[in-house]
Amino acid sequence: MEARRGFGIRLFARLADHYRDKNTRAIQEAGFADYVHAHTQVLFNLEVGGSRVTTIAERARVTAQAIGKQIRDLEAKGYVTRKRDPEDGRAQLISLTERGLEFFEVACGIIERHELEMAEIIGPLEYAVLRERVRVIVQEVDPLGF
Amino acid sequence: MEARRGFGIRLFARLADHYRDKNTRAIQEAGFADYVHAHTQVLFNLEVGGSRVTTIAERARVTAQAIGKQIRDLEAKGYVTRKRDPEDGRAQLISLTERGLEFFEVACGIIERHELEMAEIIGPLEYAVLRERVRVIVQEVDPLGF
DNA sequence: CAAATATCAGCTCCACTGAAATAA
DNA sequence: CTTATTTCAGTGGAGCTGATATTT
Repeated sequence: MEARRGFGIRLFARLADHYRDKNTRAIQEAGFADYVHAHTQVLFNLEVGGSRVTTIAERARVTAQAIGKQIRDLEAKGYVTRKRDPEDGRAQLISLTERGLEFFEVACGIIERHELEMAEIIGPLEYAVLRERVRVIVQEVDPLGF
Repeated sequence: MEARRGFGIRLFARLADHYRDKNTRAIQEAGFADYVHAHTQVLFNLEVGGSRVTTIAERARVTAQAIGKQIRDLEAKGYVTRKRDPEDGRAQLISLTERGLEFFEVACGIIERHELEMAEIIGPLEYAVLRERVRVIVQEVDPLGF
């Protein structure tokens, strides 16, 4: 079984795991010690002007209950605020606070740094091709629809 | 924030998640309904002749306790057996049963089918290049050491 | 005695299902 | 009345830390 473990799928998983952890640590060390990975499901799925719980849940592909819990946590930590949706009294609109925006800028910077790290290993052009081809595969097998 | 979400890292994570789920479902439907994803940590990290709990844990990058739990589950389900290590009375050697071997063959076939699916989307040659470059990155940022 | 191997016990995090409250 | 949105309550899976034999 030793010899047959060179599957691409397992390599993708290891890459994703590695950078998920490295990214989380870097963000925590950059002044957001109360951040945990599950928060990204909310923080990276907000539309400008605010998003509903159900919308965020669809984008993150988890239940509204799971997202609701993360939102309550993020609100307590000061990353997001909620206001009633003026067009629908049942719904809420979740959006970033000042601190949430600071987080987003820092997090994007860290991710870009990690992208650069990968690009330097195999070459910038090669990395651009790699990313584009992965994008094509993902778009084909698991499109987001928004 | 909409425009900045095209990070390669997030694409890798989505690809890994998609095939993790698809793979799990396919295996369950292929006659291993009691299989869950966490089992791969054991089942794909066994050396021929049997592996110790601690060795499997190192390869899977989780604690020996977590692996021990999965092993007990897998033993109850008939995928692995344990025997005392003749060279060290403290240790055990975990290896696949008949059913475990059947699982392994089926699982590898399914993974290969999924690899082919990706290869057909971007082209076989392109996929081979993609996989090799991901392998190089993984090897550089997170080598396994075995 | 110190180190290694495995297990026992308890805990946290995260996501799930089902049910309820509120509003459209 | 039915449907949509969110929340409340309970559950289970998976991995962690700390403590405990047992053997080297």
